[in-house]
Amino acid sequence: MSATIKDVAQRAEVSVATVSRVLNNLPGYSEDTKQKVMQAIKELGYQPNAIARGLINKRTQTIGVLFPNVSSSFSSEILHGVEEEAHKHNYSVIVCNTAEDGKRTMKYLQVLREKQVDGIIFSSGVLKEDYYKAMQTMGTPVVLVATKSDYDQVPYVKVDDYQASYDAADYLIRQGHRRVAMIGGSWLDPIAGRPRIEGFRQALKDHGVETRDDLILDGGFSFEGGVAATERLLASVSDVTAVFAAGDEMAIGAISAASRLGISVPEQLSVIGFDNLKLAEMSNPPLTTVSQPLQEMGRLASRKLIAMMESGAPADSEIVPHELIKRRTVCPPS
Amino acid sequence: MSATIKDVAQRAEVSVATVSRVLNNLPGYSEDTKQKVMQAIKELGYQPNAIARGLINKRTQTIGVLFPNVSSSFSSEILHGVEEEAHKHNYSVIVCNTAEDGKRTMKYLQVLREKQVDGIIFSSGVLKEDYYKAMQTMGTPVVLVATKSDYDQVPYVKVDDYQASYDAADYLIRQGHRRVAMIGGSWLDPIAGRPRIEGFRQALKDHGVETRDDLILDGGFSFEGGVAATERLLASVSDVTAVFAAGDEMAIGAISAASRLGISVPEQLSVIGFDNLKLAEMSNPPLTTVSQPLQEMGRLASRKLIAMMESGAPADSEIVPHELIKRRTVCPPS
DNA sequence: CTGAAAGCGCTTACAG
DNA sequence: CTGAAAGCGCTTACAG
Repeated sequence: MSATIKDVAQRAEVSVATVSRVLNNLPGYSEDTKQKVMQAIKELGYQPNAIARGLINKRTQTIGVLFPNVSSSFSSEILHGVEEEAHKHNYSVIVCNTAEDGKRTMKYLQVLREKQVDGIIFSSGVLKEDYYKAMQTMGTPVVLVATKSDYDQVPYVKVDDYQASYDAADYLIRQGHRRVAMIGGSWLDPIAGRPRIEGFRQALKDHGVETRDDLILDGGFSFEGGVAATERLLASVSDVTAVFAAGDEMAIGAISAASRLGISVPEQLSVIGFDNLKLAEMSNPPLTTVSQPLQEMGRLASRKLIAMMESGAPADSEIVPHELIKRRTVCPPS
Repeated sequence: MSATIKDVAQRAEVSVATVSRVLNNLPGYSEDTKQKVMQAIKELGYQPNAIARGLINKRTQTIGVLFPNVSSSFSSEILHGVEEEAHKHNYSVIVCNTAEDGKRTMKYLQVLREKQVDGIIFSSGVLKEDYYKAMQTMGTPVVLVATKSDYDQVPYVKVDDYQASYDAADYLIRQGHRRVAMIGGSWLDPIAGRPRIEGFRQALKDHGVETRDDLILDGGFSFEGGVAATERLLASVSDVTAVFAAGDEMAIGAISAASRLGISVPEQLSVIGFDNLKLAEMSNPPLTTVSQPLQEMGRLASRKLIAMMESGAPADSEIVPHELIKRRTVCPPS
């Protein structure tokens, strides 16, 4: 097997304590012995065993990240940011795909505990009480990303969903649209569902535009859902000139559905999305959307978590700015 | 802090050895003491420390996965499969974003070694000699996914790139196209570059279709590259009726470029992609493409790696089947 | 400046 | 069936 600290101590003719000291840049040895030790390390190709180190330090230099779906563009952008920042600070990241249901989350929380991770980033929708309790008993710092919770001990980093949604609707109305629909999430979803619907409604209200319940559909945040909702919408309401989809995939679905129905975007129907995933710019035509800085949010969450882990102090939540990205799917109604 | 095995031993009035036995389902205790131990575990909310366990077992139940870009659809699909299978077998996965250059890879290999991972999945393009050597000295099992190497000790799971490419071109020609272009990778890329170009060429040849070097462009596997290559192509050659893009993002780029030039897909230009990423079905029109079962490849790689780790035996490489997915971007030339 | 020793939380022969 | 002890590869007082 690989060389251990004992082997280098032997070879350098010093004690393991001394080797440990030079390894950790602690004071307490002559330049001479340092050289001997370095030499031995090099000759043996010695690498410290982080496991042994972790056992004694009670720090593993690893964090766990929970996602409902690792392969979604949304999650993987966040993951990218998380990983990047973690790596910069010498932390590794364990990815956990919680799937939709909760069981998997609890299971994962347990393995993260057994593996003694130093911190957790949670992006899996709602932070249920069970999860929160488990995290409490673990005593591990947690930060939420793209979500928030009722527990204000746990900091989050997210966009202002209400305002972002308001801005999207506001933009549509300022372009002249008066009959605008929304394809969103569930009213029961306290993060990406309700707040966005409320922001949408408020914008219409502030502009004196009629808001109708049949103009707000649930697209379940999927492409297929966006397609289906758009078909339903276009079948029942004839004078819609614009739709706000509270997720880019749903927006792309809306464009597909429209195009299949021979309705041209944006000439006959304006579409605005939400997220600004990579696919938004690849869309045909390129999708106008409200951007969430996903990668940056991941980075921020990582940084915040690391600060908590290293200082032991609680951290503040952070609302990151969203931005309207104007591309080619919105124009004034004809 | 959390309870340790000592705490439960005390509470159950047995030795830690006994607790360890029931924890690991080893034989050697009465039903009675088992109950006492279980009870104590429950009361204390005890969870074993995987770090301590790993130190002694020399197994951490974690694997490392290296990707050049975690947030690409391509990588995240693979990651999803890897994670799923790993989790099923009680392994955790550490993600490593190697970025384009090699330095990051070596750095990561080092941390994976220090963290004593049980195995490595490598998806970062070419397995350079440095990487291979480092892996050798680690003595850790490795499997390659969506790539291969000259070292035949290290198994891979991938598609037959040559044949997949051949099939794409063959399909185009059978549809009646006689002037077909390819937007691929670099000839110097031994995995996704050259073999696909060769497969393409051979298909044309076998059908007696003229192959011209100016009809084979490098799109660098990006959307932008696909756009640019298509613009170059369409500016210089007027009679192309079909293009094979060796990556879906490039294919989508081709569609965008064509649409911007007022060329309709597929009526005036057929486009076929490669990969079958999620965005292929979201494309407008939906993209015809050659599918690589990315998630399944991830799962297979994971399974193969776990088999190697647990048996100590080498594993065989595996070529997984590709499939032509016919959607709406290819039709006979008019 | 340096080393012997205890200890992190476990597992595993060994002995009874 | 059960426990005392050694040991995994480190770090960290403590003593000199």
